[in-house]
Amino acid sequence: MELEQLRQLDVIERDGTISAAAEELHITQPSLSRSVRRLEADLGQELFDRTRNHVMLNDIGYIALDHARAILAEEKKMRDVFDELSRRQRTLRIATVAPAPSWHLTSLVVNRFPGTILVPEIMDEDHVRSSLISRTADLGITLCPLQLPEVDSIPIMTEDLFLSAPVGNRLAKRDTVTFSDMDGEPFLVLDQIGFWMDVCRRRLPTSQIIVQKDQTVFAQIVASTSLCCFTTDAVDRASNDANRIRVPIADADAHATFFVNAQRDATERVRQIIALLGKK
Amino acid sequence: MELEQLRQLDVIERDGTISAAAEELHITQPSLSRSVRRLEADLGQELFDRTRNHVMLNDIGYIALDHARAILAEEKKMRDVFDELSRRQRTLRIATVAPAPSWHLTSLVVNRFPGTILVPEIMDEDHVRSSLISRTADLGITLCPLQLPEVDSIPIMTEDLFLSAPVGNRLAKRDTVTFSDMDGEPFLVLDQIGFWMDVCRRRLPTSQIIVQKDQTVFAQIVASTSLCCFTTDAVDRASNDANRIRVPIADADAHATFFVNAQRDATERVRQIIALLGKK
DNA sequence: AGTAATTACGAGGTACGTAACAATC
DNA sequence: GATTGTTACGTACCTCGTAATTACT
Repeated sequence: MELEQLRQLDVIERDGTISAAAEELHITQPSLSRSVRRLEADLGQELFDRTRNHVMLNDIGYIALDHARAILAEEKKMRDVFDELSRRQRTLRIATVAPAPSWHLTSLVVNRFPGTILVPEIMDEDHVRSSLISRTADLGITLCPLQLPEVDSIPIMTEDLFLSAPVGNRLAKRDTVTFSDMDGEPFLVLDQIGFWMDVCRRRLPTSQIIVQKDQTVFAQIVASTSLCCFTTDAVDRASNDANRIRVPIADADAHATFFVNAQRDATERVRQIIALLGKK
Repeated sequence: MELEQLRQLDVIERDGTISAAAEELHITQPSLSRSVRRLEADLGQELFDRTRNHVMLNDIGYIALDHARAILAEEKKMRDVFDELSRRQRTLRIATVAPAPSWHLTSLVVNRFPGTILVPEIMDEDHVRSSLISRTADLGITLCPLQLPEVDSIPIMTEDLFLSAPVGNRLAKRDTVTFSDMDGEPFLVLDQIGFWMDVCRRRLPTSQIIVQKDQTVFAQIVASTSLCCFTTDAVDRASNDANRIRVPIADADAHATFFVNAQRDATERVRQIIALLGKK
């Protein structure tokens, strides 16, 4: 008795005829007919009432069908578990306080583990911590080591914030600026920039912050208006715009160092990534 | 994924090595090794930690094993049900008030349905009735039609009781006898003769009834003692003994007519037997 | 006529066993 | 050296698809 035969039994019952079932199963009618005969021979019981031109499950056939479906249900459970395992094996869930480190990780991991799919999620540090603990995330990226037992932390990159000002702007001529200098100036800011948004709101309390979700739209607005915005050394998106000047920001909290955190008993693959980062 | 592979996984875990499992499964070691690799490939996961010279289930392997055993348990349920069905198909359970009709049926059924195993059980009429109703028996044999709805009754044979008396006995010279004539005489009687035992006890209230369970022992005692016993036209066991005379018994209850009873919605085979008996 | 199931036959693929190999106890 | 697992190779079996047949609607 083979699982395939039970699957066939199931389909035949649902479709009503061997022909239709054969089509659904992508095999020929004679093949399916023979396969059913084999199953019957194996079980030692006829499962169908046969007229010359039609088959119909008999009482014993329905008993067989019930059992077949129970077996197939168990098999599906197993398949589901292993499909999920395979999916997990391909994906690397990253909980991060800012987008830049996940870009950095992506280029690194994709080279080392081809086929891996990174799933970054931007959240505040508390949620990064809990995601890591609950193993909802494989890697957590924060601004300082999480200092949890059984969690390793390694610095991976720094990111510096710059002012991107239109050439005519009052701040565009400066060599450096501070948040105090910029406060009051209206700013266009991308959504989903993590903790940087908190920095902006805290350090530019009187500025009007215009949040734009869509990156393409953001780029268009930046190119066509004289609003100030931010850029970092992790991107060069707005920097190759001739109409804009990139001005370093002097304040300490315009400079971030990111740490990647991982459970010490994580999967082999995660540990390899941590080891790789540690070497650099 | 095939059931056989799951069975192999189960055996490998129990045996500890692929070699031992292969032997138990009656295949070669390389074959089993490859089969395991196929399963792993199919599931997309390694199930074993491999050293050069040994394999051991890993965490995922144990998950697979759990599921495999769940599937195999369901498969076993199905197999058990169908094994039982096949067994039922080969056996014919007969509830009867006397042994002779079951002998009669046996010769009849074995010719018509080769391979059939008859399982006669001797009991009183009430139990025959309830066995038939509860379908613990396929055929019930009684002294008169059961007259139940949905139950067919057909006469199959008669049986006449004879006195078997040693030549020297006072009754041996008679052409016929009655129970009254015989009462007081000690009797040797076989066990498991059904309702005949009731007849003896009722009609020979003052006789000593010696019950012998073993048929061979019974025959020996009959041959070597001068005890009276009974015989019927359904057997010729004691009749070819030159030292004994077979005397007809005149009373009405020394003559039995047996009826075979069967549920009208019984299996095809049972209905065929009923039809066969009806024709005669 | 058209659909549905079974039987006959040839071909291809798959999994088996044998044999050779590698490595550990 | 014995045991255990993997790899290489040739073969045999098994199931598939095609084609022909039968029967029912």
